Amino acid sequence: MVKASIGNTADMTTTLTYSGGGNERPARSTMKDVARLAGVSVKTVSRVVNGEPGASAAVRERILQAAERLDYRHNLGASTLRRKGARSGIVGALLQDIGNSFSAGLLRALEDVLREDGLSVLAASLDEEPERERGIVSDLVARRADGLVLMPASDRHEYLLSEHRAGLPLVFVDRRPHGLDCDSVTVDNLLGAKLATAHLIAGGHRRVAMLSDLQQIETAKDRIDGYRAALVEARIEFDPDLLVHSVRSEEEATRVVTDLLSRPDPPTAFLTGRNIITVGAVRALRSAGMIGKVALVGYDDFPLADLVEPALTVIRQDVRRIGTEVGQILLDRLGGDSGPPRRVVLEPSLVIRGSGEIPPPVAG
Amino acid sequence: MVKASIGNTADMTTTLTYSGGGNERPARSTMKDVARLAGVSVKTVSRVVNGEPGASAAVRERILQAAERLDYRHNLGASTLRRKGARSGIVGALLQDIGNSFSAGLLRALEDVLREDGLSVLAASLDEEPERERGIVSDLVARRADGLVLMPASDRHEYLLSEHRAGLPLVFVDRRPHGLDCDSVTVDNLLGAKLATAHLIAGGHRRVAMLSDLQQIETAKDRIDGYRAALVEARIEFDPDLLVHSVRSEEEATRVVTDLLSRPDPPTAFLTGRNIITVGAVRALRSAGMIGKVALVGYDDFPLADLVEPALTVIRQDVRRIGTEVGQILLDRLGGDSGPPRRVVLEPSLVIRGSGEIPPPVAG
DNA sequence: TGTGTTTACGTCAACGTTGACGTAGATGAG
DNA sequence: CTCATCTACGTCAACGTTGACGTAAACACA
Repeated sequence: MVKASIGNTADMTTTLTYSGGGNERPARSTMKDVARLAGVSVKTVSRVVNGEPGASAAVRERILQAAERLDYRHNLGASTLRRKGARSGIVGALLQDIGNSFSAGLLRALEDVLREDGLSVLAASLDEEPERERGIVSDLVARRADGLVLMPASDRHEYLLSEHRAGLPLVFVDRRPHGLDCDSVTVDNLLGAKLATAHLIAGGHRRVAMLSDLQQIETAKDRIDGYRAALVEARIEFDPDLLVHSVRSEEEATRVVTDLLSRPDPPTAFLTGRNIITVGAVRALRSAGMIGKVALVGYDDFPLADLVEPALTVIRQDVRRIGTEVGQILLDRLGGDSGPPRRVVLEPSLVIRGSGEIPPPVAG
Repeated sequence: MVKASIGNTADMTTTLTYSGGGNERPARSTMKDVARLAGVSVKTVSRVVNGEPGASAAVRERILQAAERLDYRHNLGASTLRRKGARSGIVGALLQDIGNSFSAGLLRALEDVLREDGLSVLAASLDEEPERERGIVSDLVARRADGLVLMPASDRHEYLLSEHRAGLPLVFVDRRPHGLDCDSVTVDNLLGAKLATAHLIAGGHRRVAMLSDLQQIETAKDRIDGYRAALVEARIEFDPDLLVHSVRSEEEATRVVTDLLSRPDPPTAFLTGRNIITVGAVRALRSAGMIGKVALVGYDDFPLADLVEPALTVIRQDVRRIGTEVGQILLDRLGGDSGPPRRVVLEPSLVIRGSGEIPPPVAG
């Protein structure tokens, strides 16, 4: 493989297509144009546009009118380039999938905090693809983003060391950084899964199955650890058949649950490691006619979990809180806080709604 | 009120806070630094960084090493400024609320289409606040965004005329532009609501209530029109008591439904004009013990609507499709398409799941 | 009235990059 | 060997804006 160039690679076809396409975007007028029309110097226009003092009311008015006539718009790029320590005003948010409620909720909370400081969010979905992560990070660095929020798809993060050293505020969310010491806001996934499993065991269950996502995903791994820790504490022997990982879709979850239920010694309770797995599991219980007969705790909460039949007992992560926390750290860093990395770990909670309190069948 | 300045207003406090804060972000190294270290001119560095020809292998290697040593990163801002018709690579997406499944799903689909062309999405929630819309649009214009996707909070859009004339690709989503002739992708809300209402009427209902959002929101208005059109077609007299608008929250929806059900001549079916209203309504039916006794059609579909008890009959809008369509138009425009505005209107569909097929009680 | 200060401008250079163009040396054709 | 051509660079200016600094006129004050 050829060593990649650092910036954007020259692309000949673009030029061709563009000139072929026809309507180039007409050039925006600049301060120079406004200055000419108003009969003043560019610098004076700059002053008026920026609301700085040093312009008489008359000149000010002339300039504003000229600007309006010419549809003048301030060019933030040029301004940022010229100004000393100017910020770009952009924060990158690289999340798992902007379309799912967890990422979307987080993004929303983050946006609210950052808006206070006039920062905009450039959002991207990584879909667990490490290469996309690298590409987008590189783009954001080239854009001189003021900060980065990362729910990493990659598992090693040394490549960010130089950016972090260069002073780029970097906050990991939901997953911890590896090979890099920076701020992070995570949820104690081990604790959550342990809570859930212990709750089921306390309800009398001995055969609790767990369905989980790709093991390479840190949160998935932590949840599995929590599940196993609860079994150990309850002195229940771990049955490898009851732990299914790499469940990636709703359909797969349905199949797995259906399969498990048809085994000779089926589980009497399920812990589902992710929303789409929970949904797939509920579907399986429905079609197997096992609603109300098999217990289920989902990880994590979602909008209508209380309206589903049965109402779902879940482990809840406070998305809003996570996003707010991330935003706050970012603002602090931008404000000059150069203290040691903060590692915020939030505790998830168990929300009891019914599905997790179904008792095991009377022993046979 | 003082006439606002055009660009960013000078903010003295920022400067103070910043210098007080301590660690200014250390300056990134530039091509000049790399050039010095490699013993070549800046222009040659530029060539190598951009993968252009005109540099010997030896020089190329020296430059790349120097760049690495100095943690050099291409400055896209400066590059864009200098290049001729260069694009900023940013598209603004101003949606209602990035946290809700409709906006989030749309954003996700849009992102996928735009990524193909190397465009990034700057996302923002408007929360039905026209002023915020203006502010963010102005910011994006100053950033020289390559395009704008707008689910407007404002009801007049003349203020965008100049930007549109200046060649800024502009696509309205979900709501039509007013006072501006530009591309849009909307859903036929009137048709959707009519379908829903007609479906309930066909099931034997004569007293169908509708709960709707703020009347100033276009989609809400259209849905009300659809509801009324269906009544007219069925020759059912419109009862103003059965139409409640400006229902803004889940709790409010619950209260309204509860209240309607306690009236002397209660509705036997409900059409809920928005997701949170649907959820609130289901809650009301639950606590009133009317599940399975009162019919309900929701507008629109959401992730778990089929798992709720009763499974919800809904009007579905294909979010993914909407987002893709918007993205495609944007790409076409960026590719030079200067044809007349496109007005894509998608048809929603009725998804039958049970709640909408509950018959009215036998007449008393 | 003279002198210092303020106000309202203007000039110039620089931010980091790249297009246009120049040039010295290498290469090739005849 | 000559002259045209090509290659690998370099120089310069410009993109749109703003900081630093200059200056002429107005103003303040003793």
